[in-house]
Amino acid sequence: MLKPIERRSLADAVYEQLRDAIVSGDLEPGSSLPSERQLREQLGVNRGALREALKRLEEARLVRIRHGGATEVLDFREHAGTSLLEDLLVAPDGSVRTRVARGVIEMRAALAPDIARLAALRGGPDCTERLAEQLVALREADGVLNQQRVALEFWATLVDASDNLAYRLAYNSLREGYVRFMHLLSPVLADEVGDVDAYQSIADAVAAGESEAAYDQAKALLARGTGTMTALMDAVGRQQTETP
Amino acid sequence: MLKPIERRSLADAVYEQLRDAIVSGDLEPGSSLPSERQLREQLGVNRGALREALKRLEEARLVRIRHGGATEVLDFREHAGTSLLEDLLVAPDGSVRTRVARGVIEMRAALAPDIARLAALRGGPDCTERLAEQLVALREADGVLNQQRVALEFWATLVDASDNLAYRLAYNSLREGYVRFMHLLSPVLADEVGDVDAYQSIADAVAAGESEAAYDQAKALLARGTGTMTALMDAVGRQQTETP
DNA sequence: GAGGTCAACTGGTATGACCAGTTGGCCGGA
DNA sequence: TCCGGCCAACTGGTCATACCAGTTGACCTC
Repeated sequence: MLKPIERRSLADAVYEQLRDAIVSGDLEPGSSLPSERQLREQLGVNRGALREALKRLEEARLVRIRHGGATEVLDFREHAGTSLLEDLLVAPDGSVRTRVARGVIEMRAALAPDIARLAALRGGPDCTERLAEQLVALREADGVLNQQRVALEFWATLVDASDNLAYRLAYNSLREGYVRFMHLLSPVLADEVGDVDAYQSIADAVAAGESEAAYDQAKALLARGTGTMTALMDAVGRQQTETP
Repeated sequence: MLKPIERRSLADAVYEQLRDAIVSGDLEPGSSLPSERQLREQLGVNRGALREALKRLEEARLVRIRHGGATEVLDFREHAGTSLLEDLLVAPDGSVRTRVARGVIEMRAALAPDIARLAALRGGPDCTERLAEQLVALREADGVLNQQRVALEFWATLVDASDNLAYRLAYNSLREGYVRFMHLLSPVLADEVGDVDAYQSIADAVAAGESEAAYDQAKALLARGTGTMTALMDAVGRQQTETP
């Protein structure tokens, strides 16, 4: 099974390097970045590529650029948005930050019940139909990884039915980080995605418009993965007491 | 009361224009953008500024750039992350999109109880202390707007205590859009931020480590704003049936 | 000491050239 | 006819250089 070669433009490489330096604390919040001309030279790239990277850092609220003044490093905990989550999920050395992953799992568990509730209130017949199809696919899926994939689609259907753009965008953000490490979370979520009956219950409640039932069913289902994750973290112990 | 003059670089202006064109559907998903040389000429800017804007669009997952190939417009509903939320909250003409605002209010209500719950489980004495200070400030605050501001800080304390980076980043993202239109939401949230006793109850539960109580109290408090928002949308009716 | 001036920074914009990857049509051989 | 390589004409990526525009702080004047 071959994987597509991932490419990185110079601007991307510069962005990643500066981002990691900021997130790791090597560049302290409140301090100033060297001037673009100096940075350009240190990094060995042209100023245009550097500026593209700086613009992205500004967009992510990791730095604050002022025309005529210095470029200031910001505290990412204070200012950065959800877009940073997928970057923080994996450390520069490639390992997954368990602490961050736990946070994602918890957030997922907090949002999912309300998504199911709203889907029950606002979903139409096309939603019901899609859920039915995906339940069939879920039953037929072989292997935890494929089950995870179908479950992801199942939730996408509910998110769309909830008619809530904030949920849709949050779903996209979480998914972005999730798919990259889906295989690592397989043991954590195997229990959850294997319980097709629970998904069936949610789909039934949504189809019937029973919002509270949908809420409760979703909450019960997600609690499994969350519990497994918490237990796993307790077992592994403290290998992540430092930043971030 | 004077306001600071907001500046826009060329790259920012280009970004906003292209973003609005994509979000509004003028640039259809799947279609290709003109080449950088053509766009540069149409917009009357240099290629560097245009490329900085395109890089940001790519970061926001509104377009997909391929070296040697065309730049493709993506479906923002399918790919964009939470960072787009603050942009979508306000239409190009400056009005607030009620539908999007409702989504934000709902998401807030879904996250807050779990944040309070985790804060109760993981918060330390410094959290308790800060909450006490903020409660004093909340009682002393005059005007709904100031109450909203203090309440925002109150929640920031809880978010930090929850020791969940995903929540912190989501909080930052939501806050970004919220503060810009805080005054418009004053009537919606006046009831909520005025009930200092409810905040007191949450703080007490968190200080005592009673996670379920904190959860319930937060849920009850947030339900007010959510209910008002829903009622408001029903009253105003359908002026937002179209995109997005 | 208050206030204005100015030089030496900073980032912002502009131009033109060339490098690198993609696409599709053309052309020669099987 | 069809397959294959080849090549020209796109596309985005990188580069060097110059100059414009805003900020800062030292200095000078009153």
